Amino acid sequence: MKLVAANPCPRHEPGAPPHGLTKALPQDCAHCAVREIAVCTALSAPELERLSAIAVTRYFATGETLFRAEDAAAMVGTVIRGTIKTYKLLADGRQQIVGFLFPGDFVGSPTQETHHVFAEALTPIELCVFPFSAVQRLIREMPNLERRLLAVAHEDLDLAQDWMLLLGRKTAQERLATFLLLLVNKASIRGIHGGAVELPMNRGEIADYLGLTIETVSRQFSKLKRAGLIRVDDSHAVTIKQPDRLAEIAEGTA
Amino acid sequence: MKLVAANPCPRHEPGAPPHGLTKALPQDCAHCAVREIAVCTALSAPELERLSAIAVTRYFATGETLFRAEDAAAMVGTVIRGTIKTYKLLADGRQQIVGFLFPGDFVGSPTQETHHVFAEALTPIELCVFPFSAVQRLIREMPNLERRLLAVAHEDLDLAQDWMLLLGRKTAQERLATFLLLLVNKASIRGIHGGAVELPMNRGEIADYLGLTIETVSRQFSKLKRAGLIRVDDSHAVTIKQPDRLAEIAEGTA
DNA sequence: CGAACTGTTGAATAAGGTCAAACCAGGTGG
DNA sequence: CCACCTGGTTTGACCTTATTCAACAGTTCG
Repeated sequence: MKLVAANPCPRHEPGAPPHGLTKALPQDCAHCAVREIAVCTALSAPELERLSAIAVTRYFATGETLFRAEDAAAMVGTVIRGTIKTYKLLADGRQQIVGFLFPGDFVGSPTQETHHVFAEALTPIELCVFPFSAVQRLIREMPNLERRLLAVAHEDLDLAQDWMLLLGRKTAQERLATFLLLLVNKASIRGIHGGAVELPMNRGEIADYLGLTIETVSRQFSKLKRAGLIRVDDSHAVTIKQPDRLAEIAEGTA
Repeated sequence: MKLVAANPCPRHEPGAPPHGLTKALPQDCAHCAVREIAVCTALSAPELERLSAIAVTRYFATGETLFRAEDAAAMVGTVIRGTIKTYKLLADGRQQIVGFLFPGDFVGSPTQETHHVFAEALTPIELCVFPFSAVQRLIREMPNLERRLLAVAHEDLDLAQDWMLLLGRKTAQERLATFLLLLVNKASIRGIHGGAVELPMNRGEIADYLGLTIETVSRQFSKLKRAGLIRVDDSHAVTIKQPDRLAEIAEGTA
């Protein structure tokens, strides 16, 4: 079941934006929910103070587009709450999702003048945003921030290359296994452990991430279920019953 | 016909390393062939001076491995001459090439302690190398360099994501068309224009970059040839006869 | 010349895609 | 409360694309 666009953060925002409208308000970095895992970790207390001054929180409703490829880069920021998909399109509508962004993840490129991907909210989103113009200046003045952004960029590059291996060389079965384990990993970074995996995206979005069709994804879910490796709690949650065997499948060692 | 491992750079290296052996010697940045297009562009004259002091030129023979995934990162550097492939492997030997590096391209990650890809020389290589330990320090002391590395990382990320779109969603025909146009593009950055495209890699390596098999790549070459879009001069060179139509195929608009 | 490669082409096969129908849960409204 | 609709999902039957397997052609090199 998909989350409804309820008040996303009662503490910060008693009068929440109704009807999925976007609203901005100043950010309080000291009490940030993703303080420990976002790029801001790299900053000193006074630097964080400065950041607070220019950061604003923005909300996006499920299905809302944050930005489009070719758009002038207007903002960068950090996901506080919710899940975002970033994707590329071909002229005839074929879609490839290039990343799912979870709380703590950085959104947008701090160096490129225009966006190169589309970004869309899969759930109600709380986003900590800096104007693009400010980022250039911040980077110059906060070497810690720049160093962290460089490290994050290389982590993202490595992940993208892992995904090239998946898209170019793995079978449908291996792709789904890899995907489920990636979600487990991503969740554990956010401190969420245990066998249950939340799937904020639907089958079509999983397909567009794995380079498959909806039907093939569904069939592979059924196959893993029949083999007893996972339990499909509902269409948006699975439990990993045999992580080791799933990992073997993911790496082609099964 | 593949280039033989002859003396790769007579001017700098009169007594070239015989039998494909690696040899190191100090670098002269002022006369560097890729000065204009490498990361070093960002540096001031005194900075370049400092860089000269610690950079060394190393040579690799065709087929030689520069580094392996999981290896501790020993070096980063810039390609001066030749072509390198970087790739990921699955346990059973399936290979996905994640990039071809040409003169001016940066090799290795300045932030990661271990390599995440394999790198192998496709032709004799001349490489301008800095010890990994020095890079950390250099970045701290040369903000221009760090800013440029951040920009390069994001360009690479964008390219990787374009390739995810190719691997996940394009047909064999579209993949080969995209690949040929990428080579044209890369060559034009190095100042090489005109319809002729050099292919330093063999069919197997093209296949491993495009997520296809050798046979499919060969068939698609034949098909583009029959359609009059390209001329296959020999197995390592093609001429683009109809760039516009090739671009339409590459983007799925044909 | 013949061996070893690399590349091309053809025929058979399989993995995943397409098309179509059934299923299922959650909401809506009588 | 229940019938009905709706969207996402699952499953089945069939088809297409690219892979696999195999034979053959060009080159290079000993």
